[in-house]
Amino acid sequence: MKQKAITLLDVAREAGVSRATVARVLNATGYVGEETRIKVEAAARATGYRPNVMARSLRTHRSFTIGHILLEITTNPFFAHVARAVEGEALGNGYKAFLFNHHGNKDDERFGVERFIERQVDAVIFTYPIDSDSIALLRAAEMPVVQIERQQTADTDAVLVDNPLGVELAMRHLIELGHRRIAFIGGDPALYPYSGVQPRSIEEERLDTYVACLRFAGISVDPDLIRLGRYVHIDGGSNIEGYRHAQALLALRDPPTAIFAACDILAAGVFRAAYEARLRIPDDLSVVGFDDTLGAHLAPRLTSVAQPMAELGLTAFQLALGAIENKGLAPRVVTLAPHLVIRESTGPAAPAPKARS
Amino acid sequence: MKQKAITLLDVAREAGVSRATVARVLNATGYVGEETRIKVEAAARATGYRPNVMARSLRTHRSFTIGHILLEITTNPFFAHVARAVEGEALGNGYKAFLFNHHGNKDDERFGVERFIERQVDAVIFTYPIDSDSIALLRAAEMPVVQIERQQTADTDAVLVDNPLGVELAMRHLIELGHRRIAFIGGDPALYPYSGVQPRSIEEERLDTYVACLRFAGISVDPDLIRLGRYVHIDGGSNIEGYRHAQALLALRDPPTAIFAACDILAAGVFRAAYEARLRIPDDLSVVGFDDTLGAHLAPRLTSVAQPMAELGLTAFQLALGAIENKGLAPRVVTLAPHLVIRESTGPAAPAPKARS
DNA sequence: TTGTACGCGTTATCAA
DNA sequence: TTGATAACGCGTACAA
Repeated sequence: MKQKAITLLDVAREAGVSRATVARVLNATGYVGEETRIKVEAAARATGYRPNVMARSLRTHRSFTIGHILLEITTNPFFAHVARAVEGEALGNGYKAFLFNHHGNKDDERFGVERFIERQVDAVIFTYPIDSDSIALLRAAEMPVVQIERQQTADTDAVLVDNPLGVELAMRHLIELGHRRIAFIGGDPALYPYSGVQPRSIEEERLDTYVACLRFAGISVDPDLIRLGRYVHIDGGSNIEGYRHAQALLALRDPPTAIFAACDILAAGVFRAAYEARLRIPDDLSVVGFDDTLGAHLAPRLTSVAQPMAELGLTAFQLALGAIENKGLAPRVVTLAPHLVIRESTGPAAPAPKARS
Repeated sequence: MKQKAITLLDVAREAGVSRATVARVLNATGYVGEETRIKVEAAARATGYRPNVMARSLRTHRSFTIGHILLEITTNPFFAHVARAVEGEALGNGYKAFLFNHHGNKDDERFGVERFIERQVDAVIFTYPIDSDSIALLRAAEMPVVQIERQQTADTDAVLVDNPLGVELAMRHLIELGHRRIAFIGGDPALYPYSGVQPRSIEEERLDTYVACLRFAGISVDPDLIRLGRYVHIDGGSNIEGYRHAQALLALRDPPTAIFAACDILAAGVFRAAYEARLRIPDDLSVVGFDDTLGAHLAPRLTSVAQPMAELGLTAFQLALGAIENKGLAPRVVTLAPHLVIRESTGPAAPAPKARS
C-alpha cells in the first residue's frame, strides 16, 4: 500500500540518465543538454517526483524554514496579522515558518529559540524580542535575525514603526476636533523591555509625543490625564486594563473629552467604562486607539492608528531572506509609517466639558 | 567562526566509544553498560551535542513535525486559540507544528496540503477541512489526519463540538430570563461545507436546536426572527454581517427582546446596531454569542457559549500522535461539550416588547 | 555535456 | 554489551 517514495534514482531510470543529471536539471545548475533536459523533466512529471527536503537539507545545510517567535498570538490580533504576513511572504519564496509564542517570558523565549536552532531554521524573526541573550545565542550560530517592532540589540536587521508619527496623527486629529482635555492611556515604560539601542523606548516615544503635541498646541499637560500600565490585561474573561484607567479618568472632577489609548485593546476597555457611565461615543467622549486591530468590531467603530502589520511581516521576511542569501551584511533598520483610520469614535469636543448626556 | 556542528562522532571520540553506542545511550534503545552510559552522557553534555533532526528524519522517516491547516487565523480568534493549543501540546511531545491558512479556498487548502506532504509532516490537523480531496491526498500518503470542528470525511479521527448542547444552553438561559421573542443570527447552511458524514451540518444543528428549544418552551417560531448568512464578513474595516441582520431585526414592527448570534463576531455586529439604535444591552436587548472569543472586549461584556478551544487543539494533537505511533487504527471521533459563560449582555426581558429607551 | 562516487549525520542490522 | 557498516536521498567535486 505505502507507495515507496520516488527518488532521483527512479526519475533517472525513467529518463535513462544518471541521478546527477536529474539533479542538475531539477535545480537548474550546471550544464545540461537541451534534449536531455526535456527528457528528464518529462520523467520527473511522469513519476510524480517530489524532492525529499530532509535529504536536501542534510546536504545543503539549508532547511528553507524560518522561525517566528512572537509574544502571544491569542491575546492581541496584532501578532496574528504579522505572523500571517510573514507566512505569506515565506510561502511565496519556498519557505515555511515555524511559530512560537513566548508570552513575555524570557525562559520561554530561550526555549523557543533553542527549538528553532535544533530545527535548523535558516533565520529567526522576533515580534518582539525580550531578551538579548536569546539573540546572542542565534548570532553565535551565525543565524540571521530580524527584530520587529522593538529592537533588543543593534547587531541584527530590524523593522520598526514610526511611533511618534502615529501618536502625532492621533493627537492632531483630536486637537483639530477641538479637544483640549485629552487623556493618554499607554504602556508603562517600566513594564516593557528597553535595551538602549533606540534613544527611547516605544512607551517613552508615545508618551513624549503625546506631551509634545499638547505643548505644541498650547495645551497644558495635566498629569491626572496620563495613565500607564500594561497594554493587555485580560483577567477572568474581562479586559480590565483600559477599563479601570478610563473609570478613573471619567471620575475626575474635570474629566477628559477625549482619550487616546495606545492600543486598541486598551480602547476596548475605555469603551466599556464609557458604556457603564452611560456616555455616548463620540458625543460625550472621543476615543482613538492604536494598532487598528479591534476597530471593526467595537460599537461605534474605533478610530485608530493603524500599524502596517502586513508590511511589517513582509519586510521582515525579505530582510531575513537577504541575510540568508548573503551572510555578513551590515544590519539594516527599516522604519515604517503608520496611518490614521478615522471611524466613528471621534467627534467634535462636547461644548460642556462635564459630559453627562 | 562558524563552529562546525557537533555530531555523534565527536561525542563518541570524547567518550572513547563508537557512534552506535552513543546513539543507543541518547535514544535509550538497546543494551548499554551502566558506566559507559554515564561516560557517554557526560561526553554529550561536555561537547554540547545537539542531534541533527534532518539526518534523523531522513533515516527514520519521521519529522516530528505536524501540519495544522486552518481557515484564517487573523479573522477569528477561535483559530488562534485552537492553533495555540495544538502548538502547546505538540511542543510537550517533542513536535513542532506548521501552520497554514486556507481562508476558505479549496485550491489554497490543496496547496497547503501539498506543502505539508513535501515537508514530510507526520500528521495533519484541519480546523476545519473544506475539501475531501485534500484529505484523500493525505490518506493516499498514509498520513494520519485529524479534523477539528467539522467532519469532511468519515475515514479519519475527528474532534467535534456538541453544537445542540451549546445552543440549548444559550436558549435555556434566554428563555429562563423571560424572553419569548428571541432572534437567531447564524450561518447559512448553503454557505458552509457539509459532507453528509454527520446527520446534519453545524449550521443545521444550530438552527434546528434553536427551533426545537422554542417549540419545547411553547414559543411559536417566527421566520422573521431567523437571519442566516456568513459568520464573518469584514468589509472596509467594518464588521457588517451581524450588524446588518440586527438592523433588520430591530426595524421589525415587533422586534426581538433577545438575539442569539451563532458567533461572537456576529454578536459584535449586533452590539453595533443596538448602539446606533440607542438601545441599552441588556436592558432593552439581550445578546448571546457563540465561541466566546470577543466576550471580554465588548461593552457590556458578552454572554457567550464557550467552545472548548484549548481542549479541541489538545485532543486533536493527542489523536494525531496516537495515529502516528500506531497506524491503521480505526477512526475515532471525540465530541466535546461547550459551556455557557454568563456576563452582562443578558438580562430579564424588557416588560414592554417595543424597546425604545 | 554527462556519469561516478563521496559525504551530510543518523538509525538499524549484523557480528563479535 | 559493543562496534563496524550499510542505508536514508540528495548535491557536487571530479573525472570522463
